[in-house]
Amino acid sequence: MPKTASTTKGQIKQASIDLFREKGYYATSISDIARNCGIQKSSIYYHYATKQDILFDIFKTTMVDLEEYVVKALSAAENFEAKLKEAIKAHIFFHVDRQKEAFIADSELRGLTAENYKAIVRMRDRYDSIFQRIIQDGIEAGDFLVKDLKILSYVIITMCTAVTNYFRPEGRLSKEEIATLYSDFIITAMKREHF
Amino acid sequence: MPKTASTTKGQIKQASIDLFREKGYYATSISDIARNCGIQKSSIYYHYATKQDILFDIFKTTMVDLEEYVVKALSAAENFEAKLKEAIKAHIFFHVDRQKEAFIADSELRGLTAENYKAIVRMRDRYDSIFQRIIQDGIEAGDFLVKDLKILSYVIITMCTAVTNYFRPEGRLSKEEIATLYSDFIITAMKREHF
DNA sequence: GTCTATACGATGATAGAC
DNA sequence: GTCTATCATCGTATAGAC
Repeated sequence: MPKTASTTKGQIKQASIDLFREKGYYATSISDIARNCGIQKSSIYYHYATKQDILFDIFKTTMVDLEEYVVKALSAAENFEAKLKEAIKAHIFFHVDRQKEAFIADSELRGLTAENYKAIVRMRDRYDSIFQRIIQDGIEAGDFLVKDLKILSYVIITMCTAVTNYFRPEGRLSKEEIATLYSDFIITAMKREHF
Repeated sequence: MPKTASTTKGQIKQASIDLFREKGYYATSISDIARNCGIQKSSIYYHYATKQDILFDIFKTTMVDLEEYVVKALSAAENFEAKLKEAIKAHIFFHVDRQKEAFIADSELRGLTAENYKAIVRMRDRYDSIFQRIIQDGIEAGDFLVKDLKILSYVIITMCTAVTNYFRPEGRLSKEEIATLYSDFIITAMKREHF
């Protein structure tokens, strides 16, 4: 669920999320955002110094919240398979529950300035390492048979992130069903006994 | 391999591919393209009526060539598993060999006008149906166990398309190795005997 | 904190000479 | 077919009143 947007700054952020998702960061103008908030465009600059700052704010909170959410979901799981299953489920739930922001965080990296880009990539790398660690531990314990850890973790995260592209709350499948579908698919492909 | 760019129009197209890939369609100006071609920006309008026409041209040729390439690769395969393997391999080879265009065709859909968007989505749907048909035939023949055809085909195409995001010709793995990795992963997850 | 007004560069696209 | 010159518009961002 999106954060409450009771403050003007919150409204600006929410309108930006809606518009960046719909048209993209570059195609969205400050005027567009102001119009969607019912304020004048100059008023935005009281809350954010630049349009870039709005984008960076969206990226940062999304990445922080995602990592926190997944780490928490992991904590209860006992073995590597359960951990991977929980991580996949949490990743998908987050990307469905906060679909717009998650979509932006996945697709608008190019809109970031060089410094902001570096900061976000650092956060992404740390997030990815959560998955890599689980898989690595599973390999060492003999549970998983994996040919290339780097590519496999990339594949898993990419395919689970892609739910932001098509998921509809009123759609044929619930997020629970989709999460099960994905984790079954992934774990079937990875488990040692299948080779 | 990219098409030869011996004509001015070809140079404009190639420069646009380079720039759209690098900065995105919106962030690329006509001046940028002209500069990269060593011509004046007004000269571009002799070859293309609008910037949109350049983007649409890139999309069209990429989609046409991709479908042709995959269909040809399929024709020799005998059974469903071999067909799926060939389709995955061909899809990945194309996306690696024509990485820039393929990346654009995957990421710049939002840059298309409404009418152009519809035309390309129609082409994509037809392309996707090639994969869906193979999987469907495999299910009916009892080779594949698949819980959701629509989502599975989407997952397969998405994950294979994502090689455009990270593949480097001088990288650790060859395109052949990556294609094998992906098709092994996918087919392992799908084959009936694993359940 | 929000408004009106404005600066000012860049943009896509056109006109017309050669 | 490519050039120079130009247009109208829109972009981000700022100044200063209230």
